[in-house]
Amino acid sequence: MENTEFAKVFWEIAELLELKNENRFKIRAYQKAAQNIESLSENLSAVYKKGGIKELEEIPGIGEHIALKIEELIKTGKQKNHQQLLKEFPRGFIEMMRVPGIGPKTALMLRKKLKIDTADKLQTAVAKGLLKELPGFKEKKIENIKKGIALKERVKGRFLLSEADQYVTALVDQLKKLKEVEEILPAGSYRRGKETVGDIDILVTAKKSEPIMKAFALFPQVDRVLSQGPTRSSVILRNGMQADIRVVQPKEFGSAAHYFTGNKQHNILIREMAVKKGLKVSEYGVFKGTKWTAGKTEAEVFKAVGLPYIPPELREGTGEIEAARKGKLPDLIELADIRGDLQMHSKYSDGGNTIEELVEKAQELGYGYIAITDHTKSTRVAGGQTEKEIIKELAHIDRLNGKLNGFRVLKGAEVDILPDGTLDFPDSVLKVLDVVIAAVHSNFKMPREKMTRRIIKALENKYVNLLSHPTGRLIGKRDPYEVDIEDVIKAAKETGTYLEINAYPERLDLSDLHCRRAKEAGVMMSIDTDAHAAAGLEAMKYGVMTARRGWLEPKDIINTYPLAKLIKLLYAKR
DNA sequence: GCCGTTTTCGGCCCGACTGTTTTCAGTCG
Repeated sequence: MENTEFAKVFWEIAELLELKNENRFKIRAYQKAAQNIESLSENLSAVYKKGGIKELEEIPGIGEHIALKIEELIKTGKQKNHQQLLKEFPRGFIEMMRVPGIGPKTALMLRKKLKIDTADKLQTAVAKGLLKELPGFKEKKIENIKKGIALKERVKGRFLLSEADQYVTALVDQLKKLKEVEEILPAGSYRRGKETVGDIDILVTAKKSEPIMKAFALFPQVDRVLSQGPTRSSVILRNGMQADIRVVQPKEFGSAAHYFTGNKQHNILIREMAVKKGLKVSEYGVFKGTKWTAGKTEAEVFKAVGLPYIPPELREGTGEIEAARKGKLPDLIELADIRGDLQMHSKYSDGGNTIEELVEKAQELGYGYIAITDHTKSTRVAGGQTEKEIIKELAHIDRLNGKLNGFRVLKGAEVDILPDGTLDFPDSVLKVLDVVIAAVHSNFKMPREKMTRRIIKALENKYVNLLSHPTGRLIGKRDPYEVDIEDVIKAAKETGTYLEINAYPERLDLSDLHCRRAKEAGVMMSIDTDAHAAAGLEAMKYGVMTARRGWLEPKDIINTYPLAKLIKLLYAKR
C-alpha cells in the first residue's frame, strides 16, 4: 500500500465522522494524520516493518489508535471502522459532499428530506427544481449548488505548477498596472513550489481595496466571480482554476504573506507556538492581547515565536520548525547555483534544435557546460540513434568544443534500460561518453520486484553515472511504474550512481519527497531539464523548486559544481 | 484522537464571505 492510499482512508474517516457530527477535534486528528502520512518520505509499511506500532507512533499526529488502524490496513488491506462508516454513508454520498458549497449539514438534510445521496441525484434534483421545497433553500443557494456541480465536472483536481505559473504571471502583470497596488506576492502552494497547484492565492497590499477588487474581477483571465468582499475575492479562471486575491494593509504584509503561503499544518504549528508565548498570530499580525506587535515582514513573524526565517518551500509542517529551532535549516539550493544542464535532446534524435542552438541558449542562461544526451536505438519513436550514428554526433561535438571558449559540451546519451536490465549500447560505446544516462522507456507494467531488479542492474554498470526520471511518472497522466524506490536509492548509494531530478514540469521525478529520502541516504543528484528544444532549458526552475522542497543544498547537486569537479564526479565510478 | 519547558487531563488556530438567520450557521481556506 502506498502512503497516499493510507492517507485516503483517514481522509475518508474524517469526512465520515463529520457526517456523524463527531467531536471536531477528533476529526481534525484524523485529518492531521492523513496529511502527515501524505508528506512522509518513507513508506508506512517500511516504517512498520522497522519497528512496528511503536515506530508508527513516532510519526507526528499518529498515536496509539491510528497506529493500530495502520497495522490493520497493512495486515488486511482494510480497516473495520472505516468499512463500518462506509456502510452508513457510501462513497457516492461522500462524493456529493465534495461538491463545492455542500458540506456535511447540507448533505445530511438532502438525504433526509429528499433521499438524495449521490452527486448525480443531486444534479437531477436541482434540474427538477426539487430543492426549492427545503427550508433555507432559496434562489441563490440553489444557484450556487448548480454552479458547484458544474465546476466539479470541469475542474478535475489540481494543475501543473507550470500551468499555474502562466496564470500567476499574467495576473501579477495586470495587478502591477493598478495605481492603488503597492506590493504583490503570489502565495499558497504556488509559492511553496508544489508540483501541482489547486488554486492561486495572490496577496496585495494597498490602502484602498475596492478599486483593486473591481479591476481584478474584470481581468480577461477571469471566467466568473465566486465571491467579492473588501479583503478577499475569489474567481474562477478560464482554465477552471480558482484564484483568490487578498488585500491587506502594508503593515500586515509579512503576517499575511506567512498566513497565505501556508501550508495549513505549518500555520497551525506557528500559531500554537505563539499561543504558548502569550501571543496571537493571525494574517493581520502578531498580537499581545489586542496590541499589534509585529507583522510587517515574514521574518518578524518567525522572530516573534523565536524562530529564524523558514523558506516557503519547507513550510509543510514536516520537521522544518524543529530544524529551525535547532538552527539546522538547510542552506537551500537556488537557481543561480546551477552551472549546467546534463540532459537534453538535439536534432540528432527527437529534439527541435541543433547543438549550436542549445549551446547558445545555455550560454544565455550563464551556464558553463551542457551534456547532449540523445536517445538510443531502442527508443525509435524518439529518433534513437545506433552505435554507428552516434559516432558522427560525437565528432560534431568535438569539433564544436574546439571552437568554444570557456564552455564545454559534454558527450552523452540517454541509454535505454532494456527489460532484462541490460543497456541499449555496449560498454565499448559507453566508455567514450562523459555522461551516460540510463532510463526506462518501455515495458512499464512489470511487477515491482522485476522492475526494481531491472533498474538496479543498470545502475551496476560502471559507465552509468545517472538514472533519469527514476519513477517514470507523468503527473496527472501516468502513475509511476511499480518500483521499490527505497531499494533504488540504496543501490544508487552503493554503486556511486547519481539520481536525476527531471525538471520537465510533467515529470518532476524524483519527487520532492524522494529527493529528501535520497539525500538522507547520502545520494547525490543532478537537476536536468530533459529539454527537447532550446526554450525547454528554462524549465530548470521547476526542478530547483522540487529540490528545495526536498531540503537539498548546492552540495547535493552535481551540476552546481564547476566543470573540473563535475568531470571528476562523473568519472568517479569507472 | 493526539499530545505535554504551564498539562497524562483538558485543551486543541483564526478569520472571511454568503445567505437568509434578525444574531448566526454553514462552508471554506
